[in-house]
Amino acid sequence: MQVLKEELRDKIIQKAIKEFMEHGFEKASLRKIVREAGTTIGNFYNYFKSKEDVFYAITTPVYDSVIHLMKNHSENDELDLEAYKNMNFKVLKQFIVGFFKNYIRDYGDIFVILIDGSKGTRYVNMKEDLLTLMTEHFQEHLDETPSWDKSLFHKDLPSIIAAGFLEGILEILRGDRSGEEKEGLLVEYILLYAFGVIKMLDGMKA
Amino acid sequence: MQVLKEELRDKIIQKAIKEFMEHGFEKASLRKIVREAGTTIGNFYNYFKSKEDVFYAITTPVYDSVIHLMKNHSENDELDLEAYKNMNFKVLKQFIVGFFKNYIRDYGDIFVILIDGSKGTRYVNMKEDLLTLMTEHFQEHLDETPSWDKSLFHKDLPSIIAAGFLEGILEILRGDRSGEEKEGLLVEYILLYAFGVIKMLDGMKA
Amino acid sequence: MQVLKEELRDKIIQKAIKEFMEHGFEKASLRKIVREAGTTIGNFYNYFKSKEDVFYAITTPVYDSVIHLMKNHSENDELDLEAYKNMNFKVLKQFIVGFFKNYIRDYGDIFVILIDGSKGTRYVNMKEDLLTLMTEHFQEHLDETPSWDKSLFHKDLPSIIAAGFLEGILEILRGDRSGEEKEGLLVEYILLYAFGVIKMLDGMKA
Amino acid sequence: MQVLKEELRDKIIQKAIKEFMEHGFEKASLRKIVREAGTTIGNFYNYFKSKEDVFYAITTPVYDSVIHLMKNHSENDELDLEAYKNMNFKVLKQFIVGFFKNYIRDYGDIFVILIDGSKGTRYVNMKEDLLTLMTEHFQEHLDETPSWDKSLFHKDLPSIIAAGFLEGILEILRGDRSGEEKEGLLVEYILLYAFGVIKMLDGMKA
DNA sequence: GATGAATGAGCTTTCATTCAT
DNA sequence: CATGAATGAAAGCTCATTCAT
Repeated sequence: MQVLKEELRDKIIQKAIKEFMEHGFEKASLRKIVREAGTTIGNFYNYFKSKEDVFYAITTPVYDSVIHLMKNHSENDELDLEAYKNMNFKVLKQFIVGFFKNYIRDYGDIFVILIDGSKGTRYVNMKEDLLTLMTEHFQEHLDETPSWDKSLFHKDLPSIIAAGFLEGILEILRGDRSGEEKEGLLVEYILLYAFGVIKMLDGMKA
Repeated sequence: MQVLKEELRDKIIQKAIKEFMEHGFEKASLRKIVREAGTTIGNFYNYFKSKEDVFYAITTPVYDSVIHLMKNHSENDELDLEAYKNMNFKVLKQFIVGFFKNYIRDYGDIFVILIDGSKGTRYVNMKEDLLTLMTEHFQEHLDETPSWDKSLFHKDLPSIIAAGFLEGILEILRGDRSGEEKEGLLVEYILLYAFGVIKMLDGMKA
Repeated sequence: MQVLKEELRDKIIQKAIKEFMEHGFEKASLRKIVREAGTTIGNFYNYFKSKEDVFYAITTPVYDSVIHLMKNHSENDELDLEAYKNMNFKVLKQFIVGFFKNYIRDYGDIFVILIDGSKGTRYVNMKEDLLTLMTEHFQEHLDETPSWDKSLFHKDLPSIIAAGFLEGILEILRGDRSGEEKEGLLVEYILLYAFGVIKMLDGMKA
Repeated sequence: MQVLKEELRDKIIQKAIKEFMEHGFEKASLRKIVREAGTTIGNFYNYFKSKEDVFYAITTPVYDSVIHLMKNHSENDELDLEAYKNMNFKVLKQFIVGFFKNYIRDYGDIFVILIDGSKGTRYVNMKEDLLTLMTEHFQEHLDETPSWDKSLFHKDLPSIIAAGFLEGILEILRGDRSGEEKEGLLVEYILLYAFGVIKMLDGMKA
């Protein structure tokens, strides 16, 4: 007995995360995962029931957490409304940083897997669902914005913007920067969008 | 019952485009393509030399076209500079519409394949290359913008924004709207970004 | 109608001979044959019923001829017996040359196909049969030779020598020399063996 | 029912040797090999990486051994020179027997595969290389023989004889005799050639 | 006569999964 | 706990042959 049970389980999970990030669930090779984890195919099945099983062991906590976050978003939202309206850059930054604290460095990779590589699993629709929610939320903000003139734009434009916005976030998460750097970038990126939308609309009125 | 050569060839190509869009080059199943096209594996090889061969038959014209577009971009760029500076929405819109005319309805799907599903082919790097160019180009615009203060942002932020921007475009192209609708959306989306960046920066100065 | 019927038939046969020589019947590619003959798969089947059919069209005349030669060999054999016994090099050479006249340049390639590449056809056993005959014939000569002491050698040695002898002939036929050169080489080679065997046995008596 | 690893691996190798001997590398059917070995295609790949892999597993040791033998041939050659000159049949026989001891029964089949069936592998040229060496070596012996008159014969005759000689060896190896019998035959065959050449030349002087 | 589209069986290889040891 | 042998389905591809045009 060379490696303790939990140790090996963790190692498999780590290598699985790496493989899922690189190739997504479907193209991920179990053989490669176990080889990198220093064990065998057979033994893998002592720890997990299937390829799907590792996938869910890895992703479900993050999935649930994201779902929970999204559901309770409106409440959290109130908090920063004032700062947002006044465009208080500093306050918002601090708020967002606090919000993401430790979240990204723990869950960032797995979030990417969920969005990018969940084809073939029960989480396939996550990106779509997330985008729907983001679009709704974004829409609400727009509706409260006086400068926003619905009739000028295609009704799907908000969902397109949401998709672009989300991709930026993923791009940050996918990069091999440190957790800290990722957080910094993320905040800047989010603020850019937040202010950008408002100002943009002002600009296009004419 | 025999089908005319060109008819079947086109059908194979159509089904291949569909399959490549859904699964990318590597995971695309030839058997599925031919089944949907109503023929057999063996017959497929009367029309194309290999899986790669169909892929390139489909993508190369679009690839070349995009490359050509990117190389000659700077020249085209000059044209709209005036309108852009003055934020003349109408003029710009017309210009962009003219630019994309017929382009999207013909090449949109294939462009998506090139960006999303070219792993395993010689076009793998297309997304990366395109993003590099977009980032450079975007950077240039920023450097000419007085309100842009480099020191305030992470050096990679522009490339993140470019990635988000590109994803929005892909999202439009991926949707099952009519070609006309896609063009409309695309123009709105591009303008939104164009003006957004300027205004956004103004907003963040404070 | 570009090519006359017989002309194309001949061309197919020529290219088939080339392909059969290079790869044997089984590995020979019909597609390559027709491509090189400047026609199509479909048209091939207007001239021949199958891959086997061309093979037999090419080989059967030679096969029959060789069989006939072998059956009537004993008669021909008498002719040179005197010269052989007296080791009259010149006379034998002329005799052999006369015997092979035009035979090699017409049938050499096809003979090689029959021996080397007939696997998968009804002529598979030709090499074996030929070797059996050659061995028998060779055995007869030996039995008439006083210096030959059966008990000294393995009973299969003659058949082995026959196999080696035949291979030399094939090697000559396979080379890309002119027909004339091949004939010359062949005669030298045959004489070498004829005299060699006699002298060899004398030498090994001790 | 499971079979021990080594047992099956050996069985696969044995059946592969059989298949390679019968059809050569290219036409050998993996399906047939595994069927005869009593396993499945899938399982084959637990033992070997590819069809090439089994081929090299089988042939490389023999290939290396033959190469080594050929390189060191000149040294070994000296030993028997005296006996050869004096045509001492007994001594030579013993020498050759010692030289091949155990070699043939272990490697004979595989040697045949290397010479006859290596098309499509990195050992394709082995027959050619071997013949070149044999011809060179044979040529040297001839040049030392006073009765040999170059001008009388075609320059390629030695290489033809070498080819015939090699084929005899292969014919012995291909037969389904016992290892011991093969060795005996081989020795007789080699000596026959050794003495034959000398005597033959003497005979043809006239 | 000529074309090449169509077929189906064969090929080697990869894979996730099961299970005897 | 661990091993890796075994399985079977699917992958991309080649081939000789048939047949509608």
